[in-house]
Amino acid sequence: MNIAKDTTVTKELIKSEYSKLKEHLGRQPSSKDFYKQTNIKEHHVITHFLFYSNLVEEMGDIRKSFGQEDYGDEEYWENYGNLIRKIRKTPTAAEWRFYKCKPLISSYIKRFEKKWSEIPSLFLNYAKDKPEWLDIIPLIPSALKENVQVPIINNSLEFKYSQFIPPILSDFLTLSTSEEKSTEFERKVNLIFQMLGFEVHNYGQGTGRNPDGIAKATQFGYAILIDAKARKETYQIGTEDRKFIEYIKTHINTLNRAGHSIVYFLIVSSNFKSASDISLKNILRETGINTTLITAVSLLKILARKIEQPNNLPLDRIKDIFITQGMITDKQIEKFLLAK
DNA sequence: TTCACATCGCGTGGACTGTT
DNA sequence: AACAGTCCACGCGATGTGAA
Repeated sequence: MNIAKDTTVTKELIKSEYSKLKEHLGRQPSSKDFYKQTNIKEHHVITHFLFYSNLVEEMGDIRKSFGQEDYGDEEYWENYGNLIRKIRKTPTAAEWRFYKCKPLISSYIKRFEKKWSEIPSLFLNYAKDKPEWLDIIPLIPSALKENVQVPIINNSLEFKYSQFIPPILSDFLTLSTSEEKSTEFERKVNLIFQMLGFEVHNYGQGTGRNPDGIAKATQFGYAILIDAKARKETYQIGTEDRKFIEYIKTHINTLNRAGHSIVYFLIVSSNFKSASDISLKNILRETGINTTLITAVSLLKILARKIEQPNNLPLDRIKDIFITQGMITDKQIEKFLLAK
């Protein structure tokens, strides 16, 4: 960008330069950043905004105060969580000092207006939906856990997987159990298949006889009809098999014609009631299609593995998962993922 | 004696002001 | 428009206090 001397520096120009720089830096620019990295001069800002802070506020950002670089809440919790991970327990005040952690305890107390002994539960509250912390949540005393209601299911995704899960899926397991937000759960299930490398077609709700999504692996000649079911407890197929049979019948011919000679039907939910094979047999008998049930946790594990070792999980290998009829246990998934 | 927590004086450095 | 100066919130870390 170049502002010639005769160009009028308008308010709008300043604002657009501000947002550009903010995007570039990935954070709110300080006045120093701003004057250094754009061609806007201080007096331009002053003529339009009086103070730099006024510009910052008008852009919806936080007015910076004096003094040292602020720690964000996130840094506070990140540092706190890191020490828990290191010493495998919530730190005492003495341990915090021993490991020379920052910010100081007094800063935690001041900032959150809580006692040091209350920080663990505050941290838990912050970390419970974030996959990067799932591995240390069990290290926080269980008495505290009850207050915050961590979904138990979250604990079952170990760090070795959770570290590879992208932030947008941080609430995935929670969504899998919240029936009110079923659409969001469906969307994210489709997103996972997209991340796995499938070409995904979203249907979502209110589109008639459609599953929630169709994942196509055209070059390997197969496709998966996906139905996502957010359930608080367990999911039972029950009488829904009629509906599923319709889904399949609606799509199978088109898919076959487009070169997807094999079609699978997959149901994703938080948990399944095991004994429901009558419905599955009905589906198989009427459509010739294999139905597979997979938990949200297992699905995340597959994704984590795919992100960690993309070459080890090409789409034709992923196909093997869906050969199983019925419920795939977590153990089977683990075994599958460890195999070369 | 140990631990949790509070208190206080200090240095820092960026927003803001005044001067040239 | 550039420079120099002021101001003060923030976090640091030493030290104090009181409970177990």
